Amino acid sequence: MRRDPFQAIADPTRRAIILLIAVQAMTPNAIAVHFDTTRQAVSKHLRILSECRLVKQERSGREIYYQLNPTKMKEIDKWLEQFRKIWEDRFNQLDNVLATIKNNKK
Amino acid sequence: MRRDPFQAIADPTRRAIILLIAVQAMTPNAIAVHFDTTRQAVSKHLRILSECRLVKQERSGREIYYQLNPTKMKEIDKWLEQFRKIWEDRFNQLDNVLATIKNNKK
DNA sequence: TATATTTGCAACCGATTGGTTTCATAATAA
DNA sequence: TTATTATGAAACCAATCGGTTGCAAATATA
Repeated sequence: MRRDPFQAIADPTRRAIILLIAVQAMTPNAIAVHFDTTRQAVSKHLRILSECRLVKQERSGREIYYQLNPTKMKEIDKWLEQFRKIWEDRFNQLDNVLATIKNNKK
Repeated sequence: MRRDPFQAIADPTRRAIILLIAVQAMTPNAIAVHFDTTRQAVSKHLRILSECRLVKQERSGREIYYQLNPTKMKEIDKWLEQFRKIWEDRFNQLDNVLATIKNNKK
């Protein structure tokens, strides 16, 4: 079973959950009321997010508060980092790569 | 069928393809030799990436060159942007959210 | 104690995914 | 013209996904 942050944020519901608990830690029940789905489905999403270490849990009696793990979110950002140069600095050069290849063949 | 950049980068092979063609535009055959899979499977990935507008195509005779569309990559970055403040500025504050909630209940 | 609440987990289900093989089409080369 | 090459598309398949219902365990409340 593949468990990485990229797969975790692929689902729109999970992205919404991440956004919710980024503001403040919440319990599964509190999260579930924001979605048109069952509490168990939300719990499944939280489990996946936990396995990817994108969220942290903290128990308080029978309630479990889930909150975002910003450090792990940074990993996705790190992957994007390698492209930042392309879309910022070398934007025009990249557009010419194809033309360059075609010219080399002549 | 959901087609968005988040789902597109969820697959590790597609992320590798993106990285490859970010350096220079390539044909499906040229891309496929880098992977332990068939040319057709790579073509399927390229189709998904195309549908998400993450890659651009340019035909040259019977060859089709695929290259990265940096603008669309930026959209993923835009979503991450909202969390950047959290993991940079408010890192310690966020860690205290749970404690705050628990204190409010007293 | 008896009951209600919060939660995770297992079993199941239809849809989607990523892969394969096979085939059709278009462009190049012999 | 006749091969060969490059590519996309279709049909199929096992595995995974996101959802459901039902249940058990632990904590809180009457």
